[in-house]
Amino acid sequence: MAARRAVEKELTQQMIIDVAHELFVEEGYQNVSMRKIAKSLGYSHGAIYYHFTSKADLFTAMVDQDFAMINKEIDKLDQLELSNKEKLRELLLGYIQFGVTYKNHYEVMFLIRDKEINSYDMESPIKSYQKFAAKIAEFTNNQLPVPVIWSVFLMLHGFVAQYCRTDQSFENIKSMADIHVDLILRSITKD
Amino acid sequence: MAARRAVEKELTQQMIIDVAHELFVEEGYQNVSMRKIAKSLGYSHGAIYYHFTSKADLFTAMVDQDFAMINKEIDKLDQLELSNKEKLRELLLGYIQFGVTYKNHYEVMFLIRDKEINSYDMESPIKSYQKFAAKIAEFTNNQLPVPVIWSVFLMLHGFVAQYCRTDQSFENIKSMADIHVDLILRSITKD
DNA sequence: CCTTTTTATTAACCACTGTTCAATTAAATC
DNA sequence: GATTTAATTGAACAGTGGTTAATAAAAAGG
Repeated sequence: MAARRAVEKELTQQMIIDVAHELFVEEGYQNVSMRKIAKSLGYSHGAIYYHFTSKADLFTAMVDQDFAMINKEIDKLDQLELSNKEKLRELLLGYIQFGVTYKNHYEVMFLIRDKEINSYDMESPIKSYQKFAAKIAEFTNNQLPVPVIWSVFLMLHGFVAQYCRTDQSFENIKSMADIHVDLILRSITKD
Repeated sequence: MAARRAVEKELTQQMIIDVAHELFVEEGYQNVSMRKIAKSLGYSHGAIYYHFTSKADLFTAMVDQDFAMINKEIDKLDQLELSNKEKLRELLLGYIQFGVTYKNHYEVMFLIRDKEINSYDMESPIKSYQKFAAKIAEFTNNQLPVPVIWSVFLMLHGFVAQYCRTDQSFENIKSMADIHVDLILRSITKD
């Protein structure tokens, strides 16, 4: 009494990750069971174990993907024809836009904490941060001390961490984001 | 086949809250069972239900206490003999000190999210924020627009949210906190 | 001392968990 | 068309969860 679907409906790792993503954010790691994910996909829970060896495995695969995504966003800045000052603004505002637009991604990347998962090595987040920090340094002509860059990151993080947990779209909070970024820029640029 | 202890060891609501606090932060709401809390106290899990009607009840009682604590800290500032500028600095640094010193409190107040608990009405956090915002307005002679005050709060929140999840003491990160507060002050004061 | 009240224990209930695995079937290969 | 391989199922295992109810001991009141 088992079965296998038509090829068009075959389960993929990406399908699982996408559904798991939404659920993990809405309900937290511990409140989402493999059965729940499977049900949401319309498959049996056993099927997921064919694609991932464990729940933690699924989670880390998901998060790694998210960090790859943020890295891409940062790299996009190089294509823009702007002054350093403008690029810096884009970077900060872009960070907020990313976090508020992909709330699910941001939440799992920075906000969810779980003992079961903290064995997950911190390589991806650290690499992403370094990329971000290097860009800030570049756009400020390497005038900024390292701790100040870290401080700037934390200011952004505070904003995103808050709005991540609301239903507001980026458009909705754009004006608030502008104020926030202006304040940050004001704090690091000498008039 | 039941038993009862000597009076010196009688269980109190406060004892339960204190132990639950540590556990909730270390392991998250869903990973801490009533049995675990009881075991950590050296009592049976049934005993907790004598003092709290449910797990969620215990949690909200705990959080309400935490907000009362932060309100007290804010009120303390009135006793200080300082200029507004100095008081502002104290307020911002004090916020960080509170968050980093009472990591458990901060975590449950602002960072833990759980469907089971979000029915909890937001009265306490909102009242605390308004107290905080009013003080900022006061210390800046009501020159700051409301959204800027909110922005300042988010900058602080970003810092605390991060260090909340490390083992660093406030003393340890004091210099980083100073940098952060200086940046914030720089952003809201016209030179 | 006896009764009442307060507190604590324990078993029991039922729903749910991650994970494994034999059984099964559809698709792919020959 | 037969065989192999890849994908899926669902039962089973061995827990854990919150909560309740029956029960018993300590403390308080008389």
